[in-house]
Amino acid sequence: MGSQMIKGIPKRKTREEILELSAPLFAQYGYDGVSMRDVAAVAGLTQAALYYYFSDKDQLYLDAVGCAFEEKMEPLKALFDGAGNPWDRLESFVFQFARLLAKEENFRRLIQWVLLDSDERRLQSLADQVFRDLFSALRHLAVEVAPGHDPQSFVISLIGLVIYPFETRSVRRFLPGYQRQHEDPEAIARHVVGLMRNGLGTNSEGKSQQTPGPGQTCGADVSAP
Amino acid sequence: MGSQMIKGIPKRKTREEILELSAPLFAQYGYDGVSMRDVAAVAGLTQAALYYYFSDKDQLYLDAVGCAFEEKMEPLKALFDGAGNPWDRLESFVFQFARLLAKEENFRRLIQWVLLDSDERRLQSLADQVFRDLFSALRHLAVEVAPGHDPQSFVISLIGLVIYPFETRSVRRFLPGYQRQHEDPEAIARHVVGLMRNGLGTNSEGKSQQTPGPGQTCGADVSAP
DNA sequence: GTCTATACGGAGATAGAC
DNA sequence: GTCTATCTCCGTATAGAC
Repeated sequence: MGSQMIKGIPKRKTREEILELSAPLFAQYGYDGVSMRDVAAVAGLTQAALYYYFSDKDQLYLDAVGCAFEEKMEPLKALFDGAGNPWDRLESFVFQFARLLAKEENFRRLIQWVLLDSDERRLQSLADQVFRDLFSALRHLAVEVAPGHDPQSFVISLIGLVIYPFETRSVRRFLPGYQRQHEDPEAIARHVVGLMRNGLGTNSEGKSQQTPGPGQTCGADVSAP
Repeated sequence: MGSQMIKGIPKRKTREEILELSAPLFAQYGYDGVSMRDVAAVAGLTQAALYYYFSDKDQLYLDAVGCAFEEKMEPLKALFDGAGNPWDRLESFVFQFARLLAKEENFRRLIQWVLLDSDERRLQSLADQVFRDLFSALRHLAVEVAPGHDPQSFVISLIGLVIYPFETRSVRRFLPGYQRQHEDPEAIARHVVGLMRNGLGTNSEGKSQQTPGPGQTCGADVSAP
């Protein structure tokens, strides 16, 4: 932080600030959907000025995503340090993660965009900078929690269960039976934890094959056809 | 099919054909990543000719996605007609769906793109044409299989569990512990069905809170740090 | 550091010949 | 039906003044 600002001018429209302002844009519209002019507009400077801080659009995007991820995932990392009951730590992670996804929709969308990226270099770069640590930590936790299961499948299932309700929100809004409650992070987390522990059979009546019978097939809250 | 082709010229580069050829493009690169010129190139005609069949790019995209969805989901719909054991039907769906996703990567990516679309009109249109039927059918099946549970959460979890291994494949390739086996639709389907039935406790030892102890925390196949 | 100006290609869409 | 040609606007990126 030596040669960054020459005079004492208070407007320090620094690199970091541009990243934080552009992240929501990329989250909403994706890499192709955001132009350098768009970024410049929200950052409050002209498009040409961006090239003072970033060599090209790719660099800006990569840094914005990496920065957002680091910032949002920071608090979650503490969960993996502490020892203690693995199940409890897993449960904490699920709840914290669900709350994070509910609160930071932009962050969640950024992940979605990354998963769809078809640029190999960007993908590799983001995998290294952004996903590797979290994924490894979760895998280790998985080994503790469920020693008999494949940790990879465990982790994918866990994350998928938490994320998917949010990922599908955009389209479920237009589908029958939509309720606000299905976006509640606490409810989602409880549901996921319950599913991971016991599956659908709430009380160990697993692998029963009998059908409930046609008389009670519509007992639950089916609010639309 | 009356006034479509005037002469007996065999080259019937009809509307449908353009849709089928453009779908893979949209699947790979998304709406913004595909130009009318790109579509024209794979369809074997010039960009201007596309406007004979489609009023604009939006229409082309919408029809391509709808068409692809109808085509790929057709075989799955039969599963919901037949009566019989709901669990068996659910299991069949999971296996068929997993096989479909494994075989038709383009189709899977199209779904992902739709979920990220930020155009309200497109979203609404696709929800109506594309997702509504399948979603309703699954919800009815959910009510039969697990009368005590919320069908909406049930369905989201089920689909998420099946789809997420495929959605994350692009980035998991670069992560430690990646194995081909994790993309096998049969393995994924078995895993999902098992999870839905019993959770992680394979034999009804649910909600046990004891830790496995530090001695065996690394017993599984951790192939990388 | 940030600006204005501009280069240059590619985007969607249309006009009109054949 | 499909073409060529073209319009207009927007994309990334650079040059050079201040």
